[in-house]
Amino acid sequence: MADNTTGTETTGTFRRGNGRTDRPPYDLDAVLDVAVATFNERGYEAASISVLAERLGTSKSALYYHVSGKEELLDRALSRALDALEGEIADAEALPGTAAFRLEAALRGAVRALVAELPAVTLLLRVRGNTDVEREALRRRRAVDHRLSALVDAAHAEGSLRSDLDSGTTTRLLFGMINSLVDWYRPGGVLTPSALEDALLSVAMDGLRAP
Amino acid sequence: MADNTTGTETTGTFRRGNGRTDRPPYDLDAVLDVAVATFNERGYEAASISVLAERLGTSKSALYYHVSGKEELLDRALSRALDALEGEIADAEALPGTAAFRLEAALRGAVRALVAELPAVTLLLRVRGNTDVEREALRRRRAVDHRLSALVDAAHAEGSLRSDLDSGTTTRLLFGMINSLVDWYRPGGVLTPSALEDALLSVAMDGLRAP
DNA sequence: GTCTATATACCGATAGAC
DNA sequence: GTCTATCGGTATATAGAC
Repeated sequence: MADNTTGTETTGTFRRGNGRTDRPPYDLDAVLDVAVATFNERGYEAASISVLAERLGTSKSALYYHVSGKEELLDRALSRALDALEGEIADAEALPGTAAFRLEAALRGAVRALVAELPAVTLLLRVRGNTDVEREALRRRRAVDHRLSALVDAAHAEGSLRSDLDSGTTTRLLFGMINSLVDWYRPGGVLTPSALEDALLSVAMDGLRAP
Repeated sequence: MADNTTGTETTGTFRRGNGRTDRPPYDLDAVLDVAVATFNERGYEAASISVLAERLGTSKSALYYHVSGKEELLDRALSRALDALEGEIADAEALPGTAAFRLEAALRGAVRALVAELPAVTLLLRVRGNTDVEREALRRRRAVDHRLSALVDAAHAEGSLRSDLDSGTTTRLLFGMINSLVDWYRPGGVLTPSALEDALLSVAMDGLRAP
């Protein structure tokens, strides 16, 4: 937000201040941030390249010099969200111990990824599958869901979860609760990310009823 | 689905077979069903009037004769969803007994409304607030959320819910779980609507942990 | 009530001067 | 690298014949 790279920046090749020594001479991350925010506010289809350029303080053509098109922005944003989710799941799967322990780690990881990449994950969860880029993202997302579902199954089989509930339904209610975080959770408030993790785990495992 | 009113129907004023003796000589409900389904599949912005007309087996201009425009369809669909939700909440609020009892009734009512008007509620939950129609729908939706939140507060104050959790967070997790039903629940499967109500109430109140 | 034809606007994307 | 101008396409919506 309070960045130094607002607007025009005519330097050709230059090292950005965030540690990355990577290619983009232009601040592609800033472009992506604005794009994702706009896609989330107005919906991907309703967000036009003109508006993106306007918000970036540049012109439509200048933007096209750096980016192949609207779909590339969507692709990069969705990949960012999926990379974060896949990374957290892989970490959880690799843990030793009970399936219940790995499941809890995966739930916490999913919340962490969601909070860390909130705008991108928000976008991901709203994708409908209209284009190839969207369908590929949905494919990766379904793969993530499947891995999470396997963890629930394992915890179920192990006897850590209630046996009177179908594990498919359990999975969906559980991750429905997590996914809905994008609709209301905003970092920076009184509810810290780790307190959010705790509250969610606690509600999911023990329910709301007073003891 | 297996309806008798597919396509052209040149009768001027005629009484439909569903009990309603109301105005529309044309089958406005059928138009609305197709519109909502299309809005949900492709997103409201990406769904064009041309596609709607095509799916209805009519032409763009013919459709415009019966409907003022795309936004009227959105407005009617969102109202249908909101009417259902508001009705169920009002019923629950009017019940005697404990706040926990009214809350449970409201949760069941919300699930019932969501299942009964699944396409319309799906659309409602995806509205972003780009137009006046959308903003008005969001206003009504926030009012519903507020009434549900009041029920949670009352149950909390009464001692029926765990005291170690903030009631605002509780509300959001709870209704996040319910709202996420639109992303996966499909009536007609093995999980009946009333079994869904039971599963959701059970998970929400008692959690997933094996006793 | 439904049709063809069209007005008007904006979309994503590109060409070519600078 | 950014600019102005524009292409081709599609959107909502309407006019007027039938």
